[in-house]
Amino acid sequence: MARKNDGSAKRVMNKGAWTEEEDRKLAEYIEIHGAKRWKTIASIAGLNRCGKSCRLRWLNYLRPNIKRGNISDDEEDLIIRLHKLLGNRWSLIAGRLPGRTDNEIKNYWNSHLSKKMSQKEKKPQTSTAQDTTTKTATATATKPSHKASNDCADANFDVNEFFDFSAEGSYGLEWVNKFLELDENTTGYQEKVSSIV
DNA sequence: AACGAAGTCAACCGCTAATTT
DNA sequence: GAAATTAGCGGTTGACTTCGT
Repeated sequence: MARKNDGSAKRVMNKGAWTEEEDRKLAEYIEIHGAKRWKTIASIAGLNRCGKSCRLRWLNYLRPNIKRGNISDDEEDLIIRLHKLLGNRWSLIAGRLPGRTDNEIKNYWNSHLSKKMSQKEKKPQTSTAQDTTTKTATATATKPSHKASNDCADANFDVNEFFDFSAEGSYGLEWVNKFLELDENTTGYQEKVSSIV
């Protein structure tokens, strides 16, 4: 589409929806060379896109084992609980849902779950503790992402330390189960931590 | 059938963190 | 150690679809 290529003018990148042709080029290139150096990928693969755009497209659609749509009740429940704990840290939440992307979860939350949650809140609640944690997470979520990363919730609680997210492949879900069990009688992060550690 | 409102979701933007030179 | 580059994140936007009147 919009393209300037006279060498002197600033190159105008494609924007908007990806075409099948672009998808194919990107997928082929990554299959051969791997998914790194996105800027290089964009130019060598003959894509008039910025590196960021290529990365996003790959991560959200072209990557193998991507699940799209049909979020199950179990997944939904997990998202709600994780959000309660982590706030808007979509990539962390997505990391615990195989085949799901942060973008998909973020969209799903914003379009479905946030409404659901606010409706729930309007209803009289028996558990006040649950309310408290929800509000705390939401409040944290409004902060800039990276700054929030180490001060989730108002308690002195480091989520990264707690879960050790660096241990990839740890999708054994034992920790999830632990958390979910604890969540049944939520009384605060500190207690969760002390009871697990 | 036509139209506007509301909902959904793919993609972009701006920023920070991490890595490389 | 500093500067430049790259990767990654969450927030936001805008095009498209669905729904209600």
